[in-house]
Amino acid sequence: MLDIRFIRENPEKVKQGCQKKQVKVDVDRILLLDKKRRNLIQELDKLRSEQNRISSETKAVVQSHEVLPKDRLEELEGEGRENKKEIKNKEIELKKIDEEFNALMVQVPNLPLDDVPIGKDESENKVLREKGKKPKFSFKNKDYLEIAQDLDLIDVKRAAKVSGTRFGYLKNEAALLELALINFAFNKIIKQGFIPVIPPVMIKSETMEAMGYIATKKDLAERYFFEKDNLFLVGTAEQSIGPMHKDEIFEEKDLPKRYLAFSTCFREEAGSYGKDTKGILRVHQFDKIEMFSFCNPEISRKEHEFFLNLEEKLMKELNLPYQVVKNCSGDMAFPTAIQYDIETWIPSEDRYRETHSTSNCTDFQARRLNIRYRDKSGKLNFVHTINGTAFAIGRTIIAIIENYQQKDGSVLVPKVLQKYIGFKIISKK
RNA sequence: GGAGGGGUGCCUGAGCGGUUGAAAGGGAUGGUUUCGAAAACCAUUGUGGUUUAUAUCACCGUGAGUUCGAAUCUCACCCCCUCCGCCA
Repeated sequence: MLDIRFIRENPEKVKQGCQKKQVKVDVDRILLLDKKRRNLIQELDKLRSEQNRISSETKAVVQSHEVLPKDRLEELEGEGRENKKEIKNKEIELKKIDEEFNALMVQVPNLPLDDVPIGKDESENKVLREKGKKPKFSFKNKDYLEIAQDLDLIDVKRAAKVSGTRFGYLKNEAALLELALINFAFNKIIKQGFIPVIPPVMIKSETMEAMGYIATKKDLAERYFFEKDNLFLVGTAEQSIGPMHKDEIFEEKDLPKRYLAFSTCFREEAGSYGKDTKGILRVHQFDKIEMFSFCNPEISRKEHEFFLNLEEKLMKELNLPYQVVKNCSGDMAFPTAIQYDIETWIPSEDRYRETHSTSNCTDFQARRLNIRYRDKSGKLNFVHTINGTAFAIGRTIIAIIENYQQKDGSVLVPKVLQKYIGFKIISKK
């Protein structure tokens, strides 16, 4: 959520920001409601003040007389009753305006920072750098699914039988590869001062709302929801980690507070019918290791770069070719102010595919979650929140299989994972 | 699933329907003392809204209600805890 004061003072900036982000909101309507709201609040406060005056006067009369002066008392009580009616009416009026106001406020996205490239969709993202060597095959390389089926690593047929489309079984070395990636990432990242955590994957609807991920109908369609329990399945651990500190106040010395979470993620993939239907690139359920940081605003840009840097380090150690992309305004998530993606080289597709994403949500989430910190002078401010992928495991396994495939149909295990997995090569049984 | 208990400020914890925005203790901050520290002592210390300002309003889990007046009474909901049962 944005600060209404900011919107009030910078309406044009907000309108432009919404446009850059490809989000339609009636900012003028917000401003009008804001005006009405404030007027009403003033009137209400006056009435309430009057009510307080009446009741304290009543109290004074009651307490200063042994025998109560009936007339004066009745007069006061009558006045109070009248005034109360007016208060009630104004309250109803205010409530109506508040509801519309809040509904609109929630639709205002976080604004892109000044250095975010402007564009409408992913085609306008800016490639910052390419790293690693793309493999050159002296043989006809196969796609990961073919290899995985040959080596009995992924079973989507049976998954379809059991669960439907967009599910998969990771088997044999693929299952072990997942565990190895988890261990590798946790060992590596915990050293940087992250708290390891395995969070709940079901969260209350109000929590999901506060994180800013169900602002639109489209968002809602993307989430799994259990109506009778009022619970959502998370699409990423971020949705579970962010609200951990809801309504809490950090001491500045405790920042940044960093978490490393492993969780299963659930996505409806409602808008992607017919896209990536094959295999496990785009599935309803996958496991992911996610980094999250609560930090003070002055260092959030640096913290964000630090996250990107960690992601790149992991990729370099796995020796996978990738490129870093700065997302354009139209391709950023709703709560995001600036975002980088890492895309990993997928030889069979002859292109890079998104495997990581890291965002600085500035104070947008913190404002709604009411997460603040006390600075040196004792003042309370909202923290900034940063999130970033360590590994989206399914996609990382895809990348490993494809980039590490050998002529004889086997797959080499990346060096850094070998000590976790206990073997160097995945070959036919 | 059955039976009870409870949600108050940064934390612990009081709170007959009327100076209770809230006792007390702890913590934190500042000061005195000290070569320095600890201890001791003194002082300060909730948040948010409206307003140019003075000022004013709201907030004791959430929402509604009773009342001139609610942290305190009523109802609904949410959450937590204890015991029993069941269970990975």
